[in-house]
Order: sequence, then C-alpha cells, then structure tokens
Amino acid sequence: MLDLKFVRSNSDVVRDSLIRRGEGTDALDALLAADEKRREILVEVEELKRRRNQASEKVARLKRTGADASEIIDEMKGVSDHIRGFDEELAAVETSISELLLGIPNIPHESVPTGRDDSENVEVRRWGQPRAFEFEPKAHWDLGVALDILDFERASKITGARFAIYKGMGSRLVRALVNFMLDLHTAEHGYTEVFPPFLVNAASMVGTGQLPKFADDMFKCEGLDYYMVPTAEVPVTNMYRGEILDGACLPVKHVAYTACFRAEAGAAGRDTRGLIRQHQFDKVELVKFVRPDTSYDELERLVADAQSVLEILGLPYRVTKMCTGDVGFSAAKKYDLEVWMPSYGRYVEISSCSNFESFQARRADIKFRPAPGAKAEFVHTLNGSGLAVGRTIAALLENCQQPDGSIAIAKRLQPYMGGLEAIAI
RNA sequence: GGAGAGAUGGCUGAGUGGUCAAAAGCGCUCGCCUCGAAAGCGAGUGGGCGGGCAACCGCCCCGUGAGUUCGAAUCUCACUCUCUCCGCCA
Repeated sequence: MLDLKFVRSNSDVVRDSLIRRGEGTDALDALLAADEKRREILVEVEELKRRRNQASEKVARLKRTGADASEIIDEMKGVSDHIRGFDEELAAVETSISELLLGIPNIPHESVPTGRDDSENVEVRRWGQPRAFEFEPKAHWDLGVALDILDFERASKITGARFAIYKGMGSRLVRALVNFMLDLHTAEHGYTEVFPPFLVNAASMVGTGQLPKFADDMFKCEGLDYYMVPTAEVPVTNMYRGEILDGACLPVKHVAYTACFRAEAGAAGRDTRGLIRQHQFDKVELVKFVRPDTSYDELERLVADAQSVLEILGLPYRVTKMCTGDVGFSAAKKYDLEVWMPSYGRYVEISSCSNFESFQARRADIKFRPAPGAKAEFVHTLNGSGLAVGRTIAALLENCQQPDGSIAIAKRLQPYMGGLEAIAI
C-alpha cells in the first residue's frame, strides 16, 4: 500500500508508475476524487465535534455547581444527529479509499526496466554451463516414476491433479533438501529459523498483498477466516504485524520451511506434467526486515544467498531482472533465479527475490525505532525463495541423470541422504 | 466443547458516565551533579488524520465492531484473543 499523502502530492509519479506497469489509471482518479471528498466532509464534521466537545465541557461545569444545563443539552441533541449523518458519509468514503488504495500496486524502483511482460525481463548473469548430454536425457517425471521415487497417478487418486507423492529416496530427498537449505541459511548466512503456521487469517493475507486482489490464487478453509499459505512469506512477514521493532535489532532475517498451497487458477493446461506446477509444494523462504536505506544492498545479498544453494548443488542458472510489466503487484524490484531444465530446454524459475520497500510494512503496520526516543518509521521488507524444493528436485533429477537412469547425488547432499552417492533402481 | 477471569501508552499498572491522552512506576531522551560512570535531582517523552506559509489549532484512538447518551476507557450487545479449571484429543 502506498502512503495516501504521497499519492495526493505525487499523483503524477503514481500515474506514471501505473502506465509503466501497463495498468489503467481509473482507480487512481477515483482515489484522488474520494480523498478530496473525504477532506471536505472531515472539515465540516470536525467543526461540529469541536462545538459538541465545548458544550460537553460546559455541561460538566454547570452540573458540578448544580446549575441547570438542559438548554445546552437540548441544543446538542440536534448537533449530535448532524454529526452521526456526517460520520456515516465519512465512513463510506473512507471504505472506498482504503479499497482503492489496497488495489494500487507498488511503484517500481528506477532501476527496473520498463516492459510489457516477461518477454522484456532483462538477463543479469549466468552461472554454470547447461550439460551437453552424450545420451538422450529424460524428463524428471519419467526418471522419477522409473526410479519409483515419484508417483503422480496415486496422488491424483487420493487427491487430484497437480499433486505428487514422493516415495522412498524421493521422500528422503525432500527431507534432505529442506534440511540442507535450512542449515546453510542459518549457519552460513545468518538467518534465524522459524516454523510458522501453515494457515493464516485474512488480515495476514492483506498485510503481504495477496488479498484483496488475488483471492482466486489461494485455498480458503470453508466457513473459516483461514487460508492455506501460498508461501512462508505470509506468516513470517506478518509475525511482526502491528509491532515496532527495536532499530538495534535490524536487520531481522528469518528462514522458514513451509508447504505452500496455490490454486493455480489461471494456469490451466500449463506445466501439466511433473513437479513444476503443483497445488502443494515445499519451499524454504528467506524473509528480511531492514532499514530503508539498506534495502537495495540487502536485496543483492538475498539473491546471493539464494544463488549459493544452486551453486553448491551444481545446478546451472541465470538471474533475470523483472521488468515493470512482470515485477508483481507488491514488489518495487524483483529478481528471478532460473535453473536450467533439460526437459524444457530452457531456464525455469526456481526463486523469486523481491524488495517491497515499505509497501508491505505499511499494509501490515511494521515499524522500527531508528534510535531510542526517535519517531518510528516503516521498515522495508524483502523475501526470496531459497529455494522451491519441488523444482529443485526436478532440476536435480534432470541435470544429474546418468545413462542408466540413476541420479548422482551432489556431495553436500550426501550426508543428508545417509551417505548415498546415487539414486538407482 | 463447558465454567470463570481478563484485554488500557515501549513495558508494568490505576482509572467504573463529564477538562482522562489517561495517575504512578519502569524504560527512554536532554540537562544538573561527577575526572568519568552509577545513584540522586530537574525537564521532556504515544499514534493517526485534517487545517495553516508558520507559530499553532482542531478531530479521532483505552482488543475489534455495533449500540445507549447532550457526553463513553467507564453502561449494553456481538465478536476476537489471552489466562485458569473441567472434558476430549495427536
């Protein structure tokens, strides 16, 4: 959410941002009109309330001395009715203001390239070489089923499409990757581990920006105000909702494993095979709360932390900078890490690292006190996957497959796999 | 699920219809004292919104939302959360 005062006094900046994102500006115009209307009502109703307060004071004084105050009281009855009417009008305008404001996306950082969609994202760098196979490489869904470590058919029986069962060493591999990633980020990158609830309330979803705009993308528990987390970003960022953090504690860095649940409403027919697009997947997420003047440095470090997972696993990847049309609703700047996926013959997103500046902090009311006694300010929040486990497994199966269909296990992962060097039949 | 207690500022905690943004204490900031520090003493110290060039002025906020009243932290109702006891349970 943007600051209403900022929008009012910099409407041209906001308008330009919407145009750069390829969005309409009707909501902005409606917002500016509602804001003006609100201030008109406010001036009138506040004047009436001032009169009422003065009269109340007078009544109190008169009553204390035992004098009669009925004349003032009768007069104020009319004023109070008037106030009630204005207050109702005001509440209606304020409701529409907050709805409109919640629907306006963040302003992209100046370093974000202007572009219409993902085709105009900018590649920043590459690491590693896609392997030249001396045999016909198989897709991970074929490899996994052949090794009996993935079972999509039974998963669709017990639940439905876009679910998977990991079995045997496949299941072990999930556990190994989660543990490896958590160990790496806590021990080497200074993150504090968190294990949060997998269900969150609507206020949390609003806080990080999933609601109200993206209600169709997630699963809601029927009859309850609970949503299944689409990413650990939601519970972890909202841990500090409504709080003022001690400036001396910043940056606060958390790493969390959760299962993630996404409805994938707009993705019918896409990535229907394999582990790439599932309704349920596992992810280790990095979340930071930082001082505003450090947030872009922190974003670069966050990307480096995520990259190191791919490098240790020996998976070739590239980093792309999202353009204004693909940066996402809440982010001011976003990098994607894309891993080489032989079955796709291209790089596939495996991590998304964003700086939200104060957009989420304002929605979730997360502040910090820069120094003892100083005025509290909004923190900047960042997050990134470190990494998505399902896609990591897909990448490992495909990139580390051997001619006989077995999978070589990366050195750093072997201790987590009970010393296993390869998954074979 | 049943019974009861509670929710007040950065924290502890008083306030049960009329100058209450709210006592007191702690914490914090500044000053005095000191070679320096601690202690002590003094002053200050919540947030949001609006008007004004500014000094400043006004409105709102005591878990959330409705209501009663000329007037609500205080009374009524609903909800949420926390704690205690009972039941159930991985």
